[in-house]
Amino acid sequence: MNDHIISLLEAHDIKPTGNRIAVARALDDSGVPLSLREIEETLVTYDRSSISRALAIFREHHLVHAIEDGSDSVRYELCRSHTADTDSDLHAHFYCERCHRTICLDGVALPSVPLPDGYRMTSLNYIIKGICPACRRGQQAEPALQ
Amino acid sequence: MNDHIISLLEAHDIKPTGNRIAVARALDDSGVPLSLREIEETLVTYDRSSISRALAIFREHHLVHAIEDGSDSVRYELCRSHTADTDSDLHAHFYCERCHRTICLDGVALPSVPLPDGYRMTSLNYIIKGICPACRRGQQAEPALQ
DNA sequence: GTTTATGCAAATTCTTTGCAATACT
DNA sequence: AGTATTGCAAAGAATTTGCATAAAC
Repeated sequence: MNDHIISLLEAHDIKPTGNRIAVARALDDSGVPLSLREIEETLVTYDRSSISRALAIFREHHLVHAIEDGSDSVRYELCRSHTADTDSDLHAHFYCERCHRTICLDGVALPSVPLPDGYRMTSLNYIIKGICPACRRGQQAEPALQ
Repeated sequence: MNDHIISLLEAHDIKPTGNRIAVARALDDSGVPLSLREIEETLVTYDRSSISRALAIFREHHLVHAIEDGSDSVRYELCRSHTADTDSDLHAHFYCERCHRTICLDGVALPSVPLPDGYRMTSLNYIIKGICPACRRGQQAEPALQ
């Protein structure tokens, strides 16, 4: 049942330990990017520091990328493209300032921007902030953890 | 000599106190977005907490906007458009992962992205990360403060 | 048996806040 | 006088790290 996760880790040269499998699984299961704290809530069996170390490795090996949505914690998301050595996962995120959720806008194509000469891009963060549909209707659910 | 800064503050309904003028000036003088700590270095005369409070007010009144560049501090930049009640300052930033500087890419026009129905946008963060020209040439200067 | 991973507690960093003192109107 | 602003010190929150134990190879 974790086969798929294990291959994913191995494809990124990450030794699939229990902690790492659990963290990768949590990210895979979740439809939305998760913060360290949110992962910690899910994985009561593993320590915050272990999760933090797993995420650091994931980042180095380009298995996840970090989304800085302006909340005071970084959220992580599995990369969609599992080939490149850059986080070439160009899709937008929406951060709701009312319920503090971060939503992937898969439908929103990311316009590739012409970089001036001499710059080399390794990743891209495109965050749109505002109010999400649920909150606009005044029907927002429980605010997400930071 | 601070006239221009004072009018700017007043135009945003912010009482131009010494601290606020100094913070706004620091941002205006700098070509690049500054973090709280960077402002603090410039303004040895004012306390970190006062600077923090000034920035909070500036944000509320849309005099500055915050740039989350993935370094562990937020950077602030004076809004270019001093009219709207949203931070409609759509321009990209480049964050150099080697020297930790954030650079405004004024030349890079930000295409407006079609948001799905029901979303309301108040601001936008578009950060390109990678290596800046100076660092690529191995000539990077002193790394910027976070 | 040596290397690698994990857990716990403590340290670090960035930012905000309570409260008293000061300045402004 | 009364309100708003500032400084200082402390609190708060997110994340990382040192070190000892435990697991893996």
